[in-house]
Amino acid sequence: MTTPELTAVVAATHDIWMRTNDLLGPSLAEHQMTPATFQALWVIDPDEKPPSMKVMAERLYCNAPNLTFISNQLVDRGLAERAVDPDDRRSRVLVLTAKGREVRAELVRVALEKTPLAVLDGSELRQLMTLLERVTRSAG
Amino acid sequence: MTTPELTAVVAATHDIWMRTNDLLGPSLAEHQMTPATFQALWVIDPDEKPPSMKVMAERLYCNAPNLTFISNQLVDRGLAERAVDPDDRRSRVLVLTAKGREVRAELVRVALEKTPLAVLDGSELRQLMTLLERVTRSAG
DNA sequence: TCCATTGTTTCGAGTCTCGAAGTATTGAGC
DNA sequence: GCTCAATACTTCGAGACTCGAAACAATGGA
Repeated sequence: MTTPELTAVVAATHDIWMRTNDLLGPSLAEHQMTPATFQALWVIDPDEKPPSMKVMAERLYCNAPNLTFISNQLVDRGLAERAVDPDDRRSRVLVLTAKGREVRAELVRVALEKTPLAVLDGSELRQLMTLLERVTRSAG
Repeated sequence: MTTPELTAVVAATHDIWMRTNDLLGPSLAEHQMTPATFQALWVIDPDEKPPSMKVMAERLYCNAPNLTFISNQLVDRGLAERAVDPDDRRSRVLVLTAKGREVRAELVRVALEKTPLAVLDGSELRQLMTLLERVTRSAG
């Protein structure tokens, strides 16, 4: 019976996530960003093919109308632009603008600097990553 | 330079948290609960002294007006009751009702059953807990 | 050509979060 | 014991987030 350990781990995950959000809030506000828009920006890797709405929704575990709303936020702030996917004209992809790439890089930097997880050293991080990857993969 | 590892760990934490929320949604809805109200219920340990609004706000990393809102949700649903703290009559504590204890136990059970973290075995959980405790304590 | 399916958006409603201002109680200093 | 700044909470108003239902556009198979 591993319930107490599991409980503690779930609680700790929640705590770290909420604390991170809290610590990041002021920096996000400086860029007129919110947790939701930052998460959207986070999952658009500027080095990869721009994701469609559908892909973004899967990455953020939200539904289509919500994604439209979040995308509008990014577009309105000049951080991303919609483009029709030439392979399937039903599909719209989100492309980061120059400003979008800039803001993303800056906020990712701040997030990594402020996250409570930053107290761990290289070896601990690798250990943690191994465990978490097992979790995220087994239910990808 | 441990940036890539830290990035992966932060992303995985976010992913696990969002996925947990997503998996839990339907079960919460069955009890007219939402992520926010469940988190509030979660941090009220029925075996400990009822927490004040202030303490709850600290645990949930939210501000006082928000806590009032969430508390109202719990009270309206018959899961908790407000009581004046006799030691400091400015302070209000949240006491779980019988129904509140029931719903809490049930939802905690479901959460532990559905969390992606449940794929880990006892040894892995202890390892993970050690790492996460170091994180949560160092910036308590 | 027809039409069921897929990807996205629009609309309306409800939930969540916050800052500013208001109320009640406390405790320190005189 | 009075005064008053500080503390704990609530109210109010506004904005952000999320979702289901319905509409729209493009696709692809019959």
